Amino acid sequence: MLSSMKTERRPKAGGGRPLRADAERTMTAILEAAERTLSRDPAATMEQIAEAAGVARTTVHRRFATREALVDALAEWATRRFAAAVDAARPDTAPPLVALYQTTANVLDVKVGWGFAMSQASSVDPEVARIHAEVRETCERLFRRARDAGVLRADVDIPWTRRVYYALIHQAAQRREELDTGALATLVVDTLLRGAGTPQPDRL
Amino acid sequence: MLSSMKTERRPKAGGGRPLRADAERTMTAILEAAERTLSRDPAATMEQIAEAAGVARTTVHRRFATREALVDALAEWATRRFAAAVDAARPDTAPPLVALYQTTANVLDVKVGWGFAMSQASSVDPEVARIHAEVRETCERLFRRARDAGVLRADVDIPWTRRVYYALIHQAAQRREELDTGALATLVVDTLLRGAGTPQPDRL
DNA sequence: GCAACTTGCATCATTGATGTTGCAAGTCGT
DNA sequence: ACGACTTGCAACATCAATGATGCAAGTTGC
Repeated sequence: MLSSMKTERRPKAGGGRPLRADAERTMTAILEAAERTLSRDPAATMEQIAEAAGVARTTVHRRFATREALVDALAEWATRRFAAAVDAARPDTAPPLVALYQTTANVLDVKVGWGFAMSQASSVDPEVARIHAEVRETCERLFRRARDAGVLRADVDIPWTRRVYYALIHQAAQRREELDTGALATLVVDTLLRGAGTPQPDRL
Repeated sequence: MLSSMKTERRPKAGGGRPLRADAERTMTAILEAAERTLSRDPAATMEQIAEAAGVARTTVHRRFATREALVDALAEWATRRFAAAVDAARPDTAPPLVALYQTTANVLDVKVGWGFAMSQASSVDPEVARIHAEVRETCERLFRRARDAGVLRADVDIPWTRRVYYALIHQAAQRREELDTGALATLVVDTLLRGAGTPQPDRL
């Protein structure tokens, strides 16, 4: 009927066969440049991205048919690294506090420099959305374990805590110039658990 | 010699004389729509903004000569409301805890203009930058008072705490559908002061 | 070394966003 | 009620970003 009136463009990146070594390097350079450029200005042009990658604009178009395809590929690429970083911390098996610290450190290592790609989490791409939901679930599972182990208070709102946790990691990532990953992770976990106030339970 | 080769456009908004009532309403509608629209998609078109404001695109162009002028005006407008909200909470004279709570509530109320307009804080406009710096100073002054009064721990990193505070407010604002301003302010202050952990000082 | 592949460059077409203007209809202030 | 102002609409001009392509020169893999 009215379905698919838009002129379909070829996928190009997606079901691609293995690339030659130089093409692979170019691809990575473009994705990294896209992250750098788009995190500074989400409306940056393909021209600017190409320039940042040190390639011609036409080359970018040869690898990614459309701007959207590039952004999608970037989101997927970064999201996979993100998920891998979380998994590597054994968030479901290590003791809650250890898992929390390790996860934080790992994510900070990856997130350092993937601010834009992560903000595209709500991408239409179902695969990206799925992975993000998976990580979110893992995170909340970890928090529930922490609560049951007495690390978190029994009355905490898990989704809210997760959002605060994400926000703290984001803030910490902004300070990567000043402190190393370990110190940043400590800062995040410490702030999340203790807050900034003195231990006087009857304040409000 | 080569100075000012660009074709100068008339300022329009800036040194304007008082507007008629309907024009004033339109102006406000446009700025609010711009905030709403641009916070969702920073690359949104003038068309989309006009549509969100319920006016014709040409009307937007009559009020703001260029897209840049609109964004600048938006940044300044939102920043002034932001600063006014903070001032209204008497952050320098009220008792620290009261000031903290009141400031949070006021800012949350005004937070119509944060997502986008506040991210434009690093605007080239020196006036906007000045006001932001002023608010930042007020905020850190309040935190120092809180620390001296024993509300915050003596060893807290004030700039870090301020950033965490901003981030918490941002997160809370995302939930304004579920809770009212008072509850949100309580949540923010509570999280900032106590964190999410159990009161066991010897954890790490 | 040779074939296949990739890249840069120049060039072109297309599209959508931006910004302007004239005019008719509507609104505001007094 | 009247003049001044504002708005929507239609039409137009401009321009920058996107995307495609042919060709020559340079790489890669075997």
